[in-house]
Amino acid sequence: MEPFVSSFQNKIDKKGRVSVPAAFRTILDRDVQADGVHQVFCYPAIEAPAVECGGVPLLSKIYQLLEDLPPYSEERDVLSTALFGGSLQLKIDSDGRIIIPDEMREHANLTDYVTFVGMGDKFRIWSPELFASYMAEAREKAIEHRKLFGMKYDRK
Amino acid sequence: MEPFVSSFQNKIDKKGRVSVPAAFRTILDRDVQADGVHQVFCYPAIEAPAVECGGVPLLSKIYQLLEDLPPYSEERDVLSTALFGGSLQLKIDSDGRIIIPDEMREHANLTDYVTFVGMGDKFRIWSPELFASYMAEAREKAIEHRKLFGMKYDRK
DNA sequence: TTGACTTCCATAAAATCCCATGATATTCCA
DNA sequence: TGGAATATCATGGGATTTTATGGAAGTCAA
Repeated sequence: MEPFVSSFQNKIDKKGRVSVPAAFRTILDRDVQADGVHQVFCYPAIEAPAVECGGVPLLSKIYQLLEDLPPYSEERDVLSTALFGGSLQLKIDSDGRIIIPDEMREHANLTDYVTFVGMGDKFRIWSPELFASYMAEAREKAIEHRKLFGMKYDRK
Repeated sequence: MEPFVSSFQNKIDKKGRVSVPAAFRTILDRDVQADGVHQVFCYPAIEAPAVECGGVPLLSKIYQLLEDLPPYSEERDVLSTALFGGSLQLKIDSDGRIIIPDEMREHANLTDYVTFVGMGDKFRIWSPELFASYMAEAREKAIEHRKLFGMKYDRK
């Protein structure tokens, strides 16, 4: 499965439209509906002020994850509420753009520009400022990790 | 697995294109996508002002590392942001050239010429000047190490 | 009609394709 | 073995396509 990689900064126009980066679109396009409707699955990220997005594979992955949790457990309830409760299917228009609803824009503090960030099986939409600081921290943590068990991918 | 070896100096033309050395290309080509798209996976080298590159195996190694972490853990999100968000998948055009985006060019100080340096399972793209000084330093360190090794045997 | 939301078209910049060239390396055969 | 014929490679530049983005016209509901 081809991953979402790299990050891109795009603009929200006055009608509220943003282009989904072409690279991400081609990944999402692989599971286009029979009716030819292009869509993204989105929900507010749990521990970050960003919108989390993915295609059908992500959706089934989440299903799977929830299935594996004991039914009626608190964890399952909380997760399924958080992930599915606030989730939306956004339509990608013929020019590759989406409109991010207000609730999500507020959650992620999105105003005029947004940054799309690839995370492998999903991607996030950030306000560029918030992303910059998150990324700075993420880099540091990644370096620490590398020291701990970076050998896994450093070796050979 | 055939390793990336030796180094090559190529030019960045005014459109920003650089030829990936043919020797490296043939290694990368072994895992071409089904759709025939040739790509390189790149990210800023952590401990050096250079761009680090590899093929699909390098990418899957990272993917694997992340798969092993619990989904929806903060740890995993942070790492995948740093690793995937900070990486690039550069397309290799029909003439074997890539375009290195500005962020990377800045990180590695790339201007008109670049040096491709094989490192086994991956390779790096350096500014020729920075690479020369890095190389000189590496040599010195190697000599020192050698002296240390030597003492082991000399003493006795 | 107004306002929200589409679908459709326009455009500029950037990416990509395609072909040409000179330089090197490789092959082939008398 | 020499040396011409052939391939490969890095590089340049024009032509074409994609992409992001702007705006106009069309649709629908209140």
